[in-house]
Formats: sequence, C-alpha cells, structure tokens
Amino acid sequence: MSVYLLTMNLELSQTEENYLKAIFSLSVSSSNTISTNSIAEKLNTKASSVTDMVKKLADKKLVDYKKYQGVSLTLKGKSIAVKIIRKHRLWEVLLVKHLNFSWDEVHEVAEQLEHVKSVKLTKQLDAFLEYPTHDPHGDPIPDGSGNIAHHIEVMLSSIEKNEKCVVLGVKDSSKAFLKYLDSSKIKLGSSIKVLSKEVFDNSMQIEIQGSKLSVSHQISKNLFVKIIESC
Amino acid sequence: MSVYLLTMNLELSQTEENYLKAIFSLSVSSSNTISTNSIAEKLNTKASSVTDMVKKLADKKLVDYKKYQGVSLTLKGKSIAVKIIRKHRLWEVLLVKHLNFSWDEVHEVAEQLEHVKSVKLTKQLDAFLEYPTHDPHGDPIPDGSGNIAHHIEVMLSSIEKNEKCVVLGVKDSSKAFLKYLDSSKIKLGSSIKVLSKEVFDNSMQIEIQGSKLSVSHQISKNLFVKIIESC
DNA sequence: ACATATTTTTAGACTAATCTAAAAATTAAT
DNA sequence: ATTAATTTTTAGATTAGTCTAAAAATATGT
Repeated sequence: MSVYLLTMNLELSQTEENYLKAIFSLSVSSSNTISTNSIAEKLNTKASSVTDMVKKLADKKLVDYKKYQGVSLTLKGKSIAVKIIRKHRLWEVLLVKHLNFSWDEVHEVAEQLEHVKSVKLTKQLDAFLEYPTHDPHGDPIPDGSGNIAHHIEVMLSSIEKNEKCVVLGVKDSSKAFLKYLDSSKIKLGSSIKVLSKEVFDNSMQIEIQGSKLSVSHQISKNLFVKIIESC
Repeated sequence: MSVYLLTMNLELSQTEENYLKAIFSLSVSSSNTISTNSIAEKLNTKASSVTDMVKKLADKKLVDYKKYQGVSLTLKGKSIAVKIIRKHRLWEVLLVKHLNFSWDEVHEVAEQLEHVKSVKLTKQLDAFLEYPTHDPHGDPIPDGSGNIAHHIEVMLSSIEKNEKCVVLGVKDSSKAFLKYLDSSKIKLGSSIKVLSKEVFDNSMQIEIQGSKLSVSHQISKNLFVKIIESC
C-alpha cells in the first residue's frame, strides 16, 4: 500500500482505462486470475510496466492483486471497463451508420472516442442511435446499467451440411479478416447454406447470396452464426 | 536547438495541440508576438512550463521563438491550430444539433473531441452536418482548407435607437453568459429592436420576441449582431 | 525432489509535462 | 541613465508511464 493514495486522481487516465479494458477482455475468456504477461502482450508493453500499473489500479480498488498471483477486476473495475466498452461500441455504430465508415475502419477511431468523458454524451449518443444492441461486428453493446447480452457462441464451422444460418458476428475483428469478408460479400445478417464440408482440412463449401464459395476453417471458426433452418 | 529533434514524435500530444490553439487565439486579438505570461494565463499553467513547451514547439517548427521575444505561429503551426478549431466547432454542432446539448454545455466535451485523430472522421462529420459554417455560438467554422470567414464585428452596444438587428454570435461564450441569454430568450437568429439607450450606464431597452427587456452594457457589448433595418 | 525454465517483481533510468524558486533579461520610472 | 519592477528563463524536483536488466518467486521436467 502506498502513500500515493493521498494524491490519487479520481478521474482515470486513458492508460488506466485501457488496462481495465484489457483485463476485462482477458477475463471473458478465462475464469482464473489474469497473468501479468498476458496483459503485457495484449497492450504491447512490458511485464514490468504492467506490474507497476496493476499496483496503482489495486490502490484504487479497481483490481484485486496479490504479488505473483495475477489480477482480477473488482466490481468497480469491471463496471468501469464495461462502460468504456459500451462507449466504444456506441461510437462504432455512429461511425458506420452515419459517418460512412466501414467495419474495418472503426476500431482505431473508437479507441480514441471511448475515452471522452461525458455521461450526457453517452446517453444522448445511445438515444440518437436508437438504442442499438450490437456493434458493427456483431458484438453486444452493454446497456446503461452494464448488462451485456452475450453471444450464443455458435460458429459457422459447427454447422452441418444442408443447414442454413445467419451471420451474427465475428470473433476475430482484425482488419484483414473484415476486409476478406467484405470481398466475399459476407456481412452481418448474411444467410449462408452449408453445401459440403471437407474432412481433410475442415474447409466448407457454402452458398451465400446465390453464389457458391469455399471457406477455410480459419474463416468458418471466426464467424458467429444462428441456425435458421435444418433439414 | 536540442538533441530532442532526433526522437521527436510527428503526432502532437493533446497538450501540444492545446498550446497551439491558445497561441492562435491570442494571435487573433493581437498583431504582435505572444507573451509567455499570456499563454500561461490562458492555459492556467506557469510561465516556466510555457517556456519549456514553446521551445519544444519551436524545435518542431510550429512556432517562431526567440528568448524573451515572445512567440508566433509558423504557417504549419497555424494550419494545425485551425484544424483543431475546425474539429472543435464541428463537434459542437453535432452536440447541439443531434445530441440535445445546449450551447453552454458543449465546450468541455468539444475540448476532448477535438483531439481525436482521424482525417476521415472530420470529413464525414462535416458532410453529415451538411457543411455548417458557424458553430452554436456563432463562431465561424474553418473550411477544409483552413479558411475562416471572420465576424464583421458589430456589437449590439453600437446599434442606435430604433434600429433592428439579428443576433449572429457571442463574443463571451462563458457558461454564465450563455445561461443568462437562454433565460432571456436571446439566441442566434433572434431579432432585436433597440427601444432606447441610457447614456448614464450604457444599458439599453430592447424588444425581443415582442417583449421588452433591459440589457446592461456588459451584455450588449458581447453580442455580435447584423443590422437588418434602419429608420 | 531438485535443477531448470519461465514468470513476475524490483531497481534504476528515461521522457513528457508540470511545478517552485532563483537568476537573467527586459521594461518602466524617476 | 540608473534603479526598481516585471517578465522570462533556468535549474532542479515531481508525477505518470514506460523501459532494461537483474533478482525473486513460481512452475516444470525428469
């Protein structure tokens, strides 16, 4: 515990917010505490920087931390992280819906916009966008109280031959993947019929918008879908 | 000249941007070079901090600076300052026009939004807002090439008895003043008729929206107007 | 279980931006 | 034209965030 407590700022810096967000997103895919190294990797920093920051966040009661034991978000920390994610995703919707951005362009800008501090702004943005539930990648937007509807994680790769499904979201939202999807005319809401599956490399033949397409396992395991009709 | 040149970042920090903006706005109301103290006052910092930053901006060729002689923006520095002001004012328009903000609420939020870096964002925002020429306080929005239409500076205080005018903007855009205007139903576009002027304290009786109102000199000298009819 | 490998933390240094206090330069005043 | 007042700059510290390199703790392998 440090003397820092006396001088500490109630407003979080962008850096602190980014750490909370990183820890949150790592927490989603792992039930245990989060390792220093994994945070460092996610944020492209060094483990030593993470240790320092984690101590600071612990002083602020935003994470629970014991030396060498990894960290986890406190309720307060989690609530802040979710608010930032909410803002990030709302901004993404604005960018795509009204400002002509494509889904592979929104991330960098939303990373900046998410740190703008104004409760009213978030509220009004939400209203202006007519309370969207999902961002342009199909990720759920937490509501004003921090509740997140979570994906029912069905991947295209698990769909059987002759079944039909609709694309709900992407697991990987890297620029490269999103651009590939654009070029293949795959977007949120697209209907896909599985024509055949190749046991050899797990690729599949699909029908989308009336035309046939072969997609690798790499692709199909990164697309969230919902089954709409089975035979 | 410092070794700093070797490592310096091409992207400006928010702080650097704020210094450029401050120097620009001081330059508008003074033809000479800008003093260290006036910058410090504007930014609520100490003169010593200003000296340090000014040296850095000089290294980056954004200001011209000679010890003890004050600073002035270079063309490059001015161009950046104007771009930030453009963004600030565009965001203000979005906030008022679409996000239900009142004109006394926009400043703090726009101060944050103006630092978001994305050429596309600014362009698209401009288009979405249908290329506004003025912000909610009547200040001109620089165009994409940095041209600023400047106020024809006619103040309400200079309007004669029986003349009519329209409110074009405010010189003082402090919260207190803007709230006063709201409570007096004075807004951009309001028609005002000068009923009488009091030589004693320079206050004036005006007619606005059919009702009579007395305004002090403090008020009338902070309202930009355009004469619409003389008698 | 014990040596080795890996992870995490500490120690010390660096940059950006700030401050206080003192020194230097400029401006104003008699 | 000197002195006094003001402004500006320098010097040295401080905080936030980062880094490298070394030390400490934990995990792994046989």
